[in-house]
Amino acid sequence: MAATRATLVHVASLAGVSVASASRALNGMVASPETVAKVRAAAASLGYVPDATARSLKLGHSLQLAFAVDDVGNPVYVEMMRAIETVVSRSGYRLLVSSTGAGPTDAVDLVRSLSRGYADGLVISPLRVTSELVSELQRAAVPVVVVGSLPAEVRLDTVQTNSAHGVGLAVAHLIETGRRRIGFVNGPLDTTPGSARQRGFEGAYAAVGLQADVHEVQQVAKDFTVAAGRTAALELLDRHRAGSGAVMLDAIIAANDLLAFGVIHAVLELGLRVPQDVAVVGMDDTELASVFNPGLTSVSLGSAARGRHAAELLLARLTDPQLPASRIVVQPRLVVRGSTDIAATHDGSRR
Amino acid sequence: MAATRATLVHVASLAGVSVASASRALNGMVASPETVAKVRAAAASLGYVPDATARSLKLGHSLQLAFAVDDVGNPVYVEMMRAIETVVSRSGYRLLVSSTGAGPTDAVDLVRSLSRGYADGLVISPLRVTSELVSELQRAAVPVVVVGSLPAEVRLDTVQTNSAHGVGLAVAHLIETGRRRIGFVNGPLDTTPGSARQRGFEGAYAAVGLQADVHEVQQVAKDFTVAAGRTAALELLDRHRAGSGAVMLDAIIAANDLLAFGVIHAVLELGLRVPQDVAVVGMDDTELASVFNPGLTSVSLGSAARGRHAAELLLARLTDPQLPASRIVVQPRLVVRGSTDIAATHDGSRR
DNA sequence: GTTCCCACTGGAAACGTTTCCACGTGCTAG
DNA sequence: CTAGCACGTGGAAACGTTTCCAGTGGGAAC
Repeated sequence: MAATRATLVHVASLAGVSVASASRALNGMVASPETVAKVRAAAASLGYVPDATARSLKLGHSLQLAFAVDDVGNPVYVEMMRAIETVVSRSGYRLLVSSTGAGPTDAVDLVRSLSRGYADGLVISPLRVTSELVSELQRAAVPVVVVGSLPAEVRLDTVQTNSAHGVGLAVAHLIETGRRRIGFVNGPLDTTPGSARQRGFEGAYAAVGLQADVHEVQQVAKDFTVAAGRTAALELLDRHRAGSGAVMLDAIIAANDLLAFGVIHAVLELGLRVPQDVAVVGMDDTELASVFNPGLTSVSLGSAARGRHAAELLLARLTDPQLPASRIVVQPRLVVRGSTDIAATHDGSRR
Repeated sequence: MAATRATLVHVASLAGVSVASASRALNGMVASPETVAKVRAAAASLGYVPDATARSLKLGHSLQLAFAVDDVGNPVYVEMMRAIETVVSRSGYRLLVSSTGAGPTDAVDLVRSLSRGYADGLVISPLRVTSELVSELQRAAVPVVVVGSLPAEVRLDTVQTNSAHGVGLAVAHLIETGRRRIGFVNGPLDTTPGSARQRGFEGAYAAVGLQADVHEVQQVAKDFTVAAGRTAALELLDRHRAGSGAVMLDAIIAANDLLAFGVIHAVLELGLRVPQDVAVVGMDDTELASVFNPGLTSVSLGSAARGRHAAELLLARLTDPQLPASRIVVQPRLVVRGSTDIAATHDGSRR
């Protein structure tokens, strides 16, 4: 029960060598076999463990990486985080997690604070990309990898997904299975995902030659949550009733799995069936999608894969800072389940 | 674009004062108004930001707290983590998260590594509590708060929940709503939650005077996942068929929401209805429970509250290490939804 | 006019490492 | 026999802070 932790000085004096030799012996630098033995023995008997802070100060790096996200609780980010944690810890780094929160300046503050030197790199997945954030990211004190889209001219490592194309997959699938009156519950348009998905929807809508006005079949939810999805869907469905009161939509795409769950709730509340009356497609293919009842057809945007790539990109840049900025694109993939395909209803498998 | 970051020496020399004065001026210690002004100006013009590592080394604390858990991806832990992150960051600490993984020695290694001094405290929520882990926790280099149960004699801060009582609530609710043949899908018995819930189930079963053998109505899943829950439920239901093939259970309690989702899948696959033929109760009341369809009746064990308490306990101990070890118990609470109560089926609210 | 105190300051030590540098040794090559 | 080299070592500087300590000056009290 040492009152205070053993330091290298104690080890050195117990081993009867200088601190320099002790350090070398423990770190496998040049040292005679007997020195190594003596030092090892001394270290073991004192229960010596090198101090991470002192080491960091001297070496100039912290062996820590940060992951920043608006809300750690969101399932998409959880999968991403798990993947990042795996990669990062395998390389001997520790992972700092911070919720930047909704406030637009919080993310900026976080990036600025990186110059305190507590982390060697950052993976960030911002919901809203302001120009202030972008410029702050570019002048960040440590390498940054962005998960999400940035203005084209920005030279930063990014990992993206083609979510516009993802919406296209969803539309194509619905058309293929006979739906013609497709609604869209989107998230806030000032978020990067929100605007990308709107573009995707408009494009897909035009491509398949549907006649209706896009704005008539789109409804914007106030955020990416289940409750907001339900509210938006109720409004959307209400807007599309025929004179008889019959609903005129036969499918709804949601910008997000959480929104999609809300949409399903709304549809069921109105006494309609999923997928027979209204098919529903989500996006992100979170773990919950396969668990839900009915299973949620969802466009996988590869959260785990994106997390893994982001972490690997960051590690690569740390070992070679000269690398040109690279951009990895993870292609979306449609996973069909019961919410669009009655035959798949009781698929209890987890993807 | 400074080639190297500005340090306090630069600030001091630009301001024309000593490093000592510069430090004092910036930290609000005694200093003349004009010194403060000069130093502030110099710091601002150089974009000076104090180095976290050097500060930590000198001050002897890292301003970092760690959160360790078997799998960051599990929804229960996610809510816990979110709560911890909120509390901790509000107090100016950063949060390190680490998945200790299934390996039993990983947690031990992690606790040992705390003596490297990279964190000032730890919140840990181990699935399996070995005696080696306990002794390591007791001799840990920094304060530790355990979320979960420990042997009674261990003097450590803990935040617990009475999950045995939680199972009791579930049983009582089912009895009250007319069910008499209640099955139990548990997680692995060598985990702390698993064994506690088994005791709870046995106690409750005896208390209400049900006649059947407990072991006949219990089925152990191989882990706490949806897939395992489904498999276990299929087996359990199969064991309890009458000669006619009719199922003889009218309710199943699962040790975990994920298991419960699996159970519901199994029940539906067999062509039975939830809750009319078989009622299902989960445990943890994760966000998914309210989202699921039907809404899952679940015993809330207050994950977020436990996380918050754990973080606060840790902060309190950091400010006063002499505090006696305290034990906070969060009482379970039953949240009734559609999976046991047909009237609550279309409750779209989020708790 | 002296003494005391107070507010403020700068030099230097310290936190626990790693690493530069100079200094032995003992050897081999010339 | 000496120059050179390889190897191993210890002293000391360095990383960027904070803080102890000993001063400095000026003003108030006697």
